Amino acid sequence: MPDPFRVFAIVGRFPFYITIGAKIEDLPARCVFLLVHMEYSFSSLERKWQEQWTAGQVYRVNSNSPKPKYYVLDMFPYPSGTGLHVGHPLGYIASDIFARFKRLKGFNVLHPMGYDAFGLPAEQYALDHGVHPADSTGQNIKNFRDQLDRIGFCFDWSREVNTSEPGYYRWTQWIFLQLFNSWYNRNERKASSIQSLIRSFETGGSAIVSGYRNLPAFTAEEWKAFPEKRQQDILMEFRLAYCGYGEVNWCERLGTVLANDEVINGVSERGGYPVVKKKLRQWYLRITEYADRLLEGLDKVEFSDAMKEMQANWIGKSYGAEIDFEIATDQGNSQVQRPKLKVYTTRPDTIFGVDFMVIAPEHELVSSLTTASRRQPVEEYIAYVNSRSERERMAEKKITGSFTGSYALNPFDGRRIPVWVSEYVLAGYGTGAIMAVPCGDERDFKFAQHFAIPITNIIGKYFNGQEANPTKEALLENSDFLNGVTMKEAIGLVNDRLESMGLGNRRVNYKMRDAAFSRQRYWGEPFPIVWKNGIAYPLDEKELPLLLPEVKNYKPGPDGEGPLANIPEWTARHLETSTMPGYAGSSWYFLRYMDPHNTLQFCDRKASDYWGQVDLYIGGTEHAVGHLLYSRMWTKFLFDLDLIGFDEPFRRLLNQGMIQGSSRFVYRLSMNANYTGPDKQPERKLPPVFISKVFFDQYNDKNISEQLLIKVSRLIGNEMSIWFSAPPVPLHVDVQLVDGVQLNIKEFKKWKQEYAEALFILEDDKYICGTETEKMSKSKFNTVDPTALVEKYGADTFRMYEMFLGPVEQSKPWDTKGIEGVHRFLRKLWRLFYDESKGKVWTTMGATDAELKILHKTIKKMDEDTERHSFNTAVSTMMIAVNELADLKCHKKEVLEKILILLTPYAPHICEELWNLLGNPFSIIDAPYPVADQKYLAETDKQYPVAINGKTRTEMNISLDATQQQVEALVLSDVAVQKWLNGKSPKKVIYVKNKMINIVV
RNA sequence: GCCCGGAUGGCGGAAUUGGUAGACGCGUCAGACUCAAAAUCUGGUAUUCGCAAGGAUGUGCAGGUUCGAUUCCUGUUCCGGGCACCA
Repeated sequence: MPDPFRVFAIVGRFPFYITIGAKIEDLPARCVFLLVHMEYSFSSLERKWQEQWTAGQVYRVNSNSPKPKYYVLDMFPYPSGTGLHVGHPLGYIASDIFARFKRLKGFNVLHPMGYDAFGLPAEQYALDHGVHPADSTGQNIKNFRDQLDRIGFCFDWSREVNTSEPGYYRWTQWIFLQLFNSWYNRNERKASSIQSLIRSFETGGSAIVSGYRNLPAFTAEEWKAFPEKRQQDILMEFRLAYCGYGEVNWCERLGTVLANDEVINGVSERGGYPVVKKKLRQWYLRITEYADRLLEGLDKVEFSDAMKEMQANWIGKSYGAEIDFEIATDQGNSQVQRPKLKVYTTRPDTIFGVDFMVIAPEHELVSSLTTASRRQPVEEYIAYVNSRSERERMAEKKITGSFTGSYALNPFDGRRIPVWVSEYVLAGYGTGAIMAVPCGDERDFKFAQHFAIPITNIIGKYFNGQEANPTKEALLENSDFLNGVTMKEAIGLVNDRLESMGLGNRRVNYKMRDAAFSRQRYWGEPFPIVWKNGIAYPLDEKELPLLLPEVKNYKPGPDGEGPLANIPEWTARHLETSTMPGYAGSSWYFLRYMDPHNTLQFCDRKASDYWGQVDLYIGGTEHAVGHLLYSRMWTKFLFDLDLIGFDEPFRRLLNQGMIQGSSRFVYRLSMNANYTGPDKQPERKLPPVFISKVFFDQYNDKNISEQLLIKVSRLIGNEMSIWFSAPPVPLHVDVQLVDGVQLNIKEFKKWKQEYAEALFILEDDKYICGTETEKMSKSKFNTVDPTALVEKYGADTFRMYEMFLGPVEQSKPWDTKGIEGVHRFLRKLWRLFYDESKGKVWTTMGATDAELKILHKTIKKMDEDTERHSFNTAVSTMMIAVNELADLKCHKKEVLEKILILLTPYAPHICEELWNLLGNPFSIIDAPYPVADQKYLAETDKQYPVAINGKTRTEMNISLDATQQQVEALVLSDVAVQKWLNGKSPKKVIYVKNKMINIVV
């Protein structure tokens, strides 16, 4: 040993020495201190590297690089007051791994993070506590950031965005103005400036938009002669952000509009006050104009099939017909002129099977179609429907409805068809009225059955009288001119005839409605709109940002207006008093990251051209239809205006699953007691008594409950007479107080003051808790704090464990139990480099073929698994590699160094540390990703499973280049095979190269 | 109600294109080291019959296609997510 001590590294103020081959006893006292540092001390090394990465701006990127770009984005979080739980970082860890992976592979990676900071919870908190939402949001953001930082993400924080900051929402308002000042030109299939529409009106009248909406036609001269209000009203019918009227959940007592979420069983979640439907002036985005392009765009992106299907279903494009039904005028009140009833149907072929009509309760003809004798029941029914939320209406299994008293006439044969009103028909879809064909539609069938409406069978044997059959294959019967025609063909025939007779026309319909874009709330972007004489005027771009003003209270304004209506200075300027919804800021934030500090534009074209689409977007499926559709629409709109160069924002989407909480329950007895002694007292309060799970499960067994009563009496004392007043109550208990299912009684007593004197009835001397898997939530005490885990095991362990839990896409319950295994793995990895007693063990010796084989096998698998987002199997691949290298006692730098690069996306801190200790002068994130060498992967033979009739019976080692004949000969001569053949000759030998061999007898 | 997912040992999960079901980890059992503990290491661990060799069963349930099905098809049960003002 030339030099017993060698300076190895200097970290902080202390030189680190490494001893080679020395025994502990022989070392000077100082080395005891040194040896401690041969351990994997994750907390200090993680802190050290996080500081160095920040100080060195290692993750800062810019837009001029010769490398190819890659954009990895997380759905940014709403900074809620409850902080992070282990479910939040799942997607961030996945994206972080992928961002680091791509960087190692030579890409210039944009990986930013920010906050979706406007939203209802902050406003509710303000309402309850009087804290300004900006303050509480700021505090929440700080907490989020602190927690995120400990996990060691490679976000470029210099690009952070916050949707509630004026510097950001100025551009949200700016884009709104562009939407307001645009219309959708269907001929060109793109958005154009509203000025171009005005010019068309001025030169050619309404010709350019004929058939767009039910607008009366006008000439150029008429247009010019219209008063301004009339002109503006017409333009409003075309603007992509427009004002209209829509129904909202209105709570009179709270004086506010409520989200569907806030309405439970027809009353407000807060306070339980009645909620009714109310028409209010609302802003909308005309997303329906983009329906077709949103549908077509799905072919150009890599979303999961399920996701595409959900979006397509939401858009809900269908081909059908609108049919006008005349109303019979012999009801006694025939003086009322009844317009025709227009229905939308996708099945015009079933026109002769129409047994009744149903109109939505909100349909404009409800009142005029209701005859005098039916007025009262119909009005009662409408009142009932109004008391129910849309959610309830949709989830309702009960069949409800009311006959209006009117009859419609079948356009072909004049048959009288009763017209009903029912909540299962929604006003917003189609025409709000349907023709019901009970033999072909399940809901119509149930309705007919419930109200005993006779059913016409037009599909013969296809209808069994028990349930509807939506087939299109049947030959029509009872169908006049369609008899004997298949339903498929009949659709076209009926449409032709309807159109030629002027009774209806073909029609493409969308389930999707325009997006409501205003909220009667405070904590959102103000609209840059001024109202004068009922006309909405946009603010000039120079006046942006229109700052959200301070308010004294966050209570709603008068007449259902938002809190801004309470500010005299605001209303004096006639500014719009509602604000934009949560999704406004999140519809374009991915663009702002590209150029976050630009004060002249929302995003410089050069920056958006360089970064382009988000290459990988990670987030939960809960945003499947909302956020993803809105941001796709905004992107298409900005593309139409030539402000960006791509019309789909997200090239590839990865949906992370939800991490559920594993709740624990204790069971509290409900009981009362009396003194039985001389000084009899009435009912007395008792200490809480909890029973272990087994007693709760068997509580209904009389013997058990009697036994329980005896046990409780013993616990409490004999001078009491005790009885159970109700069954025991399961209560959520903090999962931190439970080890597996066993309650830590000591800690439990400390948890809440009321439990300090608690008594327990145990099984096997233990208190066993009940379990349930449910959403992770503070109120269920089943949240797990990532920070505590990071402190205990380190960020690298935490990151890897979250990935190891299962496929990212899959929902799964959290269980901290297995985290030790991942931590052991990292320590085992460390020991390949440094041994606690021997110190440095890594060497620069050349690697053997066996070692290189492990390395290259691992390189191949890690590359593939990471690329296909199979992070859980990647972690196990690393475990296998380290296990195998440890078995071979491989401590060779040549091999280990590459292993570190493979692992660094997953466990960046330990890899950076070991990489550094190996003597590399630069960060491991700038190392080249290793390439698998085929030389070490090629196999010459394989251990084949040999099956007889599909059941594996033996294994044989056969060369990979063996031919079918060779394999047959080899296999059939095998002893084990012959035993199973039992003298019979095989029919066929199936040999699938590199897979298996199957002998069919 | 409608739309989209999911279901595999005691537990989380693996099986990438229809080809050896249970990789990897947890837990657990046995052993080594230790005065002891921790840490570490070695081995076993789907169920069932059997001393063993070996056999049978087995991927929510019921069928089907196939030489072969966790994987494809039909039906069904249960669980999770979404359903337009939560984000």
